[in-house]
Amino acid sequence: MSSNTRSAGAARRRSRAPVFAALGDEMRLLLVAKLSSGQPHSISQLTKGSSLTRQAITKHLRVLEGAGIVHGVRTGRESLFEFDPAPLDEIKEYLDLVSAQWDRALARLKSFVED
Amino acid sequence: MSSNTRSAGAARRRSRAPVFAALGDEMRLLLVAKLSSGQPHSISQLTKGSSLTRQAITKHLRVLEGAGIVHGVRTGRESLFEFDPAPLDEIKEYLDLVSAQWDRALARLKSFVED
DNA sequence: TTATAATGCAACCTGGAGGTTGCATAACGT
DNA sequence: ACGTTATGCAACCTCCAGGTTGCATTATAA
Repeated sequence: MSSNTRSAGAARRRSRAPVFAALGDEMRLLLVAKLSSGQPHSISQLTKGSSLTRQAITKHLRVLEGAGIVHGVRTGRESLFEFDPAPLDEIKEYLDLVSAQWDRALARLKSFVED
Repeated sequence: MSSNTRSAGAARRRSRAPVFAALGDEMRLLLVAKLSSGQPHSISQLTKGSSLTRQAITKHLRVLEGAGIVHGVRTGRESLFEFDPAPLDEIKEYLDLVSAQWDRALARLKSFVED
């Protein structure tokens, strides 16, 4: 099951800046790393080992959730957060577009020089 | 010339959060879009059509430059900014790692359920 | 049923991001 | 030589991101 399978395909034209912004923080990247490794984690679990407060972690999780990168469900007395891959696939797709554009530009430049 | 050719390969282990952060702004994404289309642009050119001030644009360019996404060279009385693809390739690579990790997790879950 | 664990909510603090304005300076075109 | 263009620098302003602490609330374990 490669990332193609998940079809970031539809290419929603909403802006991707919020997703990038959500990933623009070391701690949040750490959280993403933990959650993308499989099992959902509770806030307490995610807080353990971190130097930050539980509330700080909570806020980071809300930011990630706001960007759609993660979602949490209240289960009993704890709320479990799970990774959601779609937004990351979308920005990867976006980065590919930028790359492609740049490569085409270079190709044009090259053929012009060779002319 | 695909993005592989540019070898994000070396995979410097410095954190990618700053790069994501630099892309976490609509205006900066716009600048990246313009610059990745080929020709270097001067600050004035980039300011034209924008509702922001020249200094605001300048600050955004400095942020992008700080993340290595762009670099500017003073040429005569103007400083030309040009796109630099390496950082974007690096974070793309990073996103692939996260995706792969997630996919493996799902695969394990699946085989466990089928067991 | 009682103590404890896991969160939610809200008020508060601080630093830096994102913008603006004003002034100084270097390069160009004529 | 002069007016104009393209920038750089710096001071200043406002607002929000990131963190903390304190208190209330809901599940659980014993």
